[in-house]
Amino acid sequence: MLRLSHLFVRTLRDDPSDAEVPSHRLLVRAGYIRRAAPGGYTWLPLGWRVLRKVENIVREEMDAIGAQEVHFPALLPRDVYETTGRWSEYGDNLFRLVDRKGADYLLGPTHEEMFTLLVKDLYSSYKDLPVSLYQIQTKYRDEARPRAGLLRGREFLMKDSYSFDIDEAGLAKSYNDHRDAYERIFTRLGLPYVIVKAMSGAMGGSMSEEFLAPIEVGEDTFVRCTSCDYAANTEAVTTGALAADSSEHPATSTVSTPNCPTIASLVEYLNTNVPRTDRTWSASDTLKNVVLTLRNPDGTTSPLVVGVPGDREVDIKRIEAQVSPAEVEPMDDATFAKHPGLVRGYIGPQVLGAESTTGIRYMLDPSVVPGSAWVTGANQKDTHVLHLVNGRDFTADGTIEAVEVAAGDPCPNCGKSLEIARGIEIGHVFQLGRKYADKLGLTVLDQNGKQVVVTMGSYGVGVSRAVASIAEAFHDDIGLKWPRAISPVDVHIVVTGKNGDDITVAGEQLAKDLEAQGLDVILDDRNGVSPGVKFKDAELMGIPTIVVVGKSLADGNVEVRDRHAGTNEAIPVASAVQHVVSLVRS
RNA sequence: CGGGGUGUGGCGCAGUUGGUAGCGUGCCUGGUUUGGGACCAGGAGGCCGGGAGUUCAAGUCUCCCCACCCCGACCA
Repeated sequence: MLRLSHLFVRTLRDDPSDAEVPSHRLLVRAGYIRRAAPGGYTWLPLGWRVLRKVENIVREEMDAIGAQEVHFPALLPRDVYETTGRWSEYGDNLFRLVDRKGADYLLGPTHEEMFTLLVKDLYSSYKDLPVSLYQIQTKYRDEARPRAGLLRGREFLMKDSYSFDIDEAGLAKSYNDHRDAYERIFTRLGLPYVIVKAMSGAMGGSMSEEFLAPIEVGEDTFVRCTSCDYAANTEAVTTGALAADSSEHPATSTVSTPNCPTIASLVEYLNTNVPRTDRTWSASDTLKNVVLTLRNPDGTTSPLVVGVPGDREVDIKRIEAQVSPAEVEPMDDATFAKHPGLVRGYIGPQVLGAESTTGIRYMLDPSVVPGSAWVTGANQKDTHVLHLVNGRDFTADGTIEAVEVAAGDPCPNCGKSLEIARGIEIGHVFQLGRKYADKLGLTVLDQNGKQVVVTMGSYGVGVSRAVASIAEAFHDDIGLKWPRAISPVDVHIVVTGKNGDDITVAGEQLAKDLEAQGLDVILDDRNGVSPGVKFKDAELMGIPTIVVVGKSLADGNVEVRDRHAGTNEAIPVASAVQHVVSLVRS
C-alpha cells in the first residue's frame, strides 16, 4: 500500500517553467520524474512503477516469441565499434570517454556490434539458428538538443533485439514474429499506433517499418492515405506509377524572359507576353532544376541536378535516403562557379546528363513523366525555352523521388489523397541483412559444411519514450489518465475524514480489503490536508479508478470515480471491494 | 552549430531613474478549519547562474563565459 502520508512524492501546483509538452509538464508536476541532468531524468517511486510495468509487458511479449534476454555493460571498448567504422561514423552523438590508461571507451548508443560478436563467440552451426536475443537497457546518445522531457533524452531506456538467421526466409519469419509482438505490446499498453514504411538507409537492409504513436508533439512526419491503409514516413513515400503524357506538344521555342529570376516572376511574364491559348501558365508548367552536391563516405564529391515541377519543393532528406550512404547538400557558390555550363537561374536539362556537354548527372522526380512538356531555363541569362518535352528534347539519367510530399498528393496504393500527420517513433522493426555479420565475421557452417554469413534483423522499442507517449495520449488539463495496464497502482483511495474518525477507519479498511484481493492501492491518508487538495492530487496523478471515502459514508456509500470517463458513482460500502475488483479486472 | 528567449528562497514570479531584495505558493510552530488547491498568528529559508569591469554604491550598467527552454540543422 502506498500511503500518501509517506510516499516519496511532491506534487507541484504550478507547471515547471522548463517544461513545454504535456507529458513532460504533467510527469514532473504529478511527481513521477525529476530532471537530474540535461536530457537525464530521475524516476521517482510512482514513475518507476510505470516504467517497470511497460518494461514487463515488453519483456513478456519478447519472451513469448522465444527471444532471450541478455545484459551488456553500458561501457564498451572502442575497438568493437572500430571494426564496423562506427567509432568515427557515429559522430558527435557518441559519448566517448578515456580510462586511466588512456584507452578509449564509449557508452553504448545501440548494440548491434555487441550482439553480433556475442553470437559469433558462442555459435558456429546452422543448427544453432535461428536465435533472437534482446536487452532492456539504458542507451546513451549525446543528442545535440535533448528536448520534451522523456521524449528525447540523452539517456533513455530501450528494448532492442536482434535476430540471427541462416537465410532470407528465416529472417522474414523473425521479422514478422517481432512485428506481431510489437502489435501486441502496443495494444496491451493501450497506446494508439500506426505502422509506417520507413527507409532502411545506410544500414543496407531491405524491409523497414516504424511504429508511430500519432501525436502532434511527435518529431516524425508521416503520410497516410485518407482512403486505404497506406502509411509511410515522408522519406519513404514512393510515387505510384504515373501515366506517360501522350499528347502532341508544339515544337520547342526559345523566349527572352528578362528579369525573371523566380518561378513566380517567370509565370507572370509568360502570361503577359506569351499567353497560352487554352489556359494560363502556372508554376506547375515549369521545370525547376536544383543543383546539389553529393558527398560520398570516402570524402569525394560529385554534382547532381534534380528536376522537379516548379510548384514543388525539393526534399533533400528524401533524396538522401535514396543515395545513402552519400550525403546531399545544396551546392555552394564556389563549387557552382566551377561549372561554367550552369547558368544560375536559367539551368535547363539540355546541358545535363551523363551524355551531355557538362556530363553532370541529372535525375527527374517521377512526376516529370515521359512525354510531358515544360518551361525551363535555356542555359543563358534571361532566356527560357517553352515546350521542352521529356524524352523528345532531353533525356535524364533516371528518376529519383525528390519532391517534398504534400497533403493531397495521390496515394501510391489507391490513388486517393494523402494526408500529413505527426507521430512519435515508439518502435522500429528492420531487416538488417548481413552488414554487421559481414564486417564482424559472423558465419556458421551450413548443411554442406560451407561457411555462410548470418543474416540479421534489428528491432527496437523505446521504453521510457513509451511512458511519455502514453502520457501524451492520455491526459487532460488537470492531469494524467493512465491506462490500467501501466497505471502505477490499480486504485487511488481518497479519505476526507479526520484522523481516527469513522471515515478514516472505513478508508483504511477498504484499502486493506482491496489489497487482500491482490490490488495495488494508493491511500491518501494525509491528515490535515483539505479534500480539495486530495481531489486535485488524485486527478493529477491519474490513477484510472479513484474511490472517495467521505461524506457519503453517512448514507453507507463510497464514491467510485472513473478518471477516463469522468463519471462518479455511489456504491454501497458493503459491495465496494467487489465492485472495484471487477472494474480493475475487466 | 545558426536564430530567439530565460536565469532572483523548493516551485512560480516581481524588482522603476543604480542605494544592499520582495510577492504568491510550498516548508516549520501554534490555533481555527475539513467536499474542490482553507484561515489567523509567528518563523526558517537567497553568493540575485559564474567571472571580470564601471561606480562611493550593481539584481539593475558594460564585457566575457556557463546553463536551461523554444525554432531550425542533426537524430539507430
